[in-house]
Amino acid sequence: MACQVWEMAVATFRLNPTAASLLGFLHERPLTGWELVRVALERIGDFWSLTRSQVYRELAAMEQAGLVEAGPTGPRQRRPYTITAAGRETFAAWAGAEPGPEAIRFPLLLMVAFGRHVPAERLAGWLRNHRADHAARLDRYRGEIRSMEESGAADRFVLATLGFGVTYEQAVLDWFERLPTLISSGAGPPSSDRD
Amino acid sequence: MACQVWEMAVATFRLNPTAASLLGFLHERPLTGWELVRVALERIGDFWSLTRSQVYRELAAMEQAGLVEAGPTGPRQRRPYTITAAGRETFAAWAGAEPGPEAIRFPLLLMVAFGRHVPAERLAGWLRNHRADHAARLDRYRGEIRSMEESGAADRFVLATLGFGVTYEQAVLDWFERLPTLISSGAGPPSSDRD
DNA sequence: TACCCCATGTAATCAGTTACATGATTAT
DNA sequence: ATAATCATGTAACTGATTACATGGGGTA
Repeated sequence: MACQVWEMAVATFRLNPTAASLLGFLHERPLTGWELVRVALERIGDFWSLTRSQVYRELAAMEQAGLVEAGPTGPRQRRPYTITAAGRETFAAWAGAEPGPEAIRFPLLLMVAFGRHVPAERLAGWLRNHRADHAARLDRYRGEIRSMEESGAADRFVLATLGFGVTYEQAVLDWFERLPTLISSGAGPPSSDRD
Repeated sequence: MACQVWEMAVATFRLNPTAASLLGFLHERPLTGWELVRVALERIGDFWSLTRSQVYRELAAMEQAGLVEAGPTGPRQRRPYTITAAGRETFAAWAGAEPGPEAIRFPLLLMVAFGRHVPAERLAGWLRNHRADHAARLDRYRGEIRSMEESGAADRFVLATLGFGVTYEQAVLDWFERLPTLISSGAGPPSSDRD
């Protein structure tokens, strides 16, 4: 009978990548919502944003669907969630489907695209700030890779994603370097703007 | 009196980047919702996704707020929207605020991060597909740059965003090349998975 | 022991996607 | 003249962000 119930759930519940990630982490051990947020930000936060609210909502929905089970309520009504057999099944199904294309939303590029409406010095200032941010992230990725390699606890898949981070940040920094040239040397209409 | 009205609107209306882009395009000439979708996909679609529904909703909201005005209804109730003085004001305010950090959502990276739950050949197959997609995009960007440079009509700001596209795609392809090495050579726990 | 700060969760709002409806145009 | 197709817009749903509420543990 239980079997019947969760087989239905497996068929019915449409797992989004955020929820799937939560199930992924719950494979390792039971976690509360708060802990899941922390783990997720640390392990996938660099290329998959999520927030507390999402986590709690997905957990509630998945509990409803029988993919996870809540343990006894502790202080501040924190509840540890455990993945169920149905949850593992659903996660496996998700991990079997080809992932979709990536989405980038880059407000700074939007500004560049509308650059004719932005004074050049202002754009340059933003560029400096963003440059510093990206350089810091590059450093952080490298540090994480190093410390993972030093401790034996390196998961090579996680290392691979950090490797993407390094490559990406290098590319961004490289483009930042070239941007002043790109926008001042090209042909085209004048950049000044009168609103 | 009209002045009073739109000054209030300027103060009140919180412009998101999508709506701001629409105002940006309307600086050039009046456009209908449909045309705006086409222009936006072409000019910023590569780093700022948007859909018809969003466009129509933002247009309606901005009309409400007095940032745009709808012209006479044509066939299929298409209405050309014109930017108002309040709209220009609001856009200028938006263009004066520092853009936020970018957001990337890359489902394939999520899969890599949970790679221990995914059979290696399956991952390799997805990688091939994605590789082809990114190579195609790289080609497209290069083609667009070339044709923009050949025709004199090159806006150097748009060229700069295409330049980012090229850099980004190269970085992704580069990482794809290295990925098999990254995930097979590293230290760490075995990759096999039994659910 | 009273206060403050942080942990934890919930609710309200906003943005983005998918699915639907319908009126012109074009081709046969 | 009819059917097929595409242009255009709307509505319903899902996902994401922001703002709010509250309870505990530590420190003056």
